[in-house]
Amino acid sequence: MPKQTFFNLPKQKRDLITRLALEEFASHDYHSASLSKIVERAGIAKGSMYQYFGGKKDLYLYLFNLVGQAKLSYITSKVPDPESLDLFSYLKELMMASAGFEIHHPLEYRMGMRVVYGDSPFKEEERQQMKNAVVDFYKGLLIRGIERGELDPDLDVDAAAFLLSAVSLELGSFIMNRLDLDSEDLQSSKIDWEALEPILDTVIALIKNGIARR
Amino acid sequence: MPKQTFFNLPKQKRDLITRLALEEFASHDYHSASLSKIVERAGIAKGSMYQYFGGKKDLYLYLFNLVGQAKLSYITSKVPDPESLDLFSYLKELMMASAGFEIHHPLEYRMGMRVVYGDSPFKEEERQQMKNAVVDFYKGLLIRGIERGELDPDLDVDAAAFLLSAVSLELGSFIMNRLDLDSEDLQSSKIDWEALEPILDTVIALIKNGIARR
DNA sequence: TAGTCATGTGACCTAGCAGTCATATTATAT
DNA sequence: ATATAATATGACTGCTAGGTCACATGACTA
Repeated sequence: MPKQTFFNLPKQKRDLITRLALEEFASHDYHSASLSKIVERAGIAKGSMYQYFGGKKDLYLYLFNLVGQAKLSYITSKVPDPESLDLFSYLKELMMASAGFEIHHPLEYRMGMRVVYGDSPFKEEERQQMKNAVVDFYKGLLIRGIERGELDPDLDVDAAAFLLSAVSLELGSFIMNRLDLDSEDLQSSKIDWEALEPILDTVIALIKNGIARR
Repeated sequence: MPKQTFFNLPKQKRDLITRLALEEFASHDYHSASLSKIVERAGIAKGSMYQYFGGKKDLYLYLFNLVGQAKLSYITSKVPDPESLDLFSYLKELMMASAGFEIHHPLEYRMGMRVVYGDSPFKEEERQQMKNAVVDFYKGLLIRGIERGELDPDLDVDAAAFLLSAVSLELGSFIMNRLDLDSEDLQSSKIDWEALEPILDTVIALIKNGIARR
């Protein structure tokens, strides 16, 4: 947790530091990210940073929580109540929102990917737990789908949940490929929401019905 | 490329250095991996390493090529001719071999994952090209599947190829989950080939037929 | 105005890194 | 045995990093 001093800062300064730190941790692994670079860019003294945060790990965890909250609130604001939709429509909305987050919050997205994939102060075990949390979330969805009679009760829920989490993890790069963008373009965030829908329709249809000839 | 001096080394010593370097680069990102640690473990002087390799990047690229070759030769030795099988059987064999590689060559596998996901001396662009190579490979398979009448000609090949590459990227962690293993267990490589088959059957069936009720 | 507490500062510390090089050792050839 | 070339060595350089601290500056109270 940051120290009180950090929260006493004028919002503008706080936000600047947060943004620059996020940029650094979005662009480099935990070990490679540099506090010295951050303070230099922010135009503040190294010592000041240690008035705000306990250290590198403290800053990292603060950003990690920020990213988690940002994603959660973005998703919940975009995705309707799961009870009001059939499973696959809900999945589509969910993944669209997820893709939207990647596009409209590229820094947060890139840092999130590094938490899962790159070096981080988290132990391998904790990292695995995060991935499992995603898989478990999808498992819950699928189980409810079965209970509501939308899915075959004999469906291998674990395998299907794995499939969904694998797709959602890589979805971002597929969308960027298909819209012919790279990470740089994300900043300008002039990607329209409508372009996402047909892509998600296609992907969800594949997950739903498979690749094989019907 | 390593220098001639490296290849003049007695095989035993060469292999030791290679193995220790691979362990280091499998356990840490490019920036965090340490030549000093490698030479210390190998019991040789720092200067010797620079008699063998031009520098850190040279060593890294050497290992990268080794991993690529190891994977390629492993896969081609296990997977039969694509013409002799229907598409989904071939996919199954391919992914089984891929999983087998992960299990029997864990160091090479882990380093490979870091090349794609972690920091590396490759530019973002080159990294993307590697991922694309995988997607393109699957695209080729799918197109041939269509030509042979195994797949619907209206299939969205790009999306399907993305699905396959997403699954194959994450397959390793799913298998480890399902067999209740972690990275450590891989070393002991007493995982039997037979255990893989039912898992792959399940996954391929999902890809083939989808999640939905039929 | 004097005093107190919160905040800001950057020189400084220790540690680890990649990479260098003069020198020592070993192997090979004559 | 001698000369020559190949290989091995580790102290050393230069750099960057995270983290510390005595001190400076500002703000608020009495």
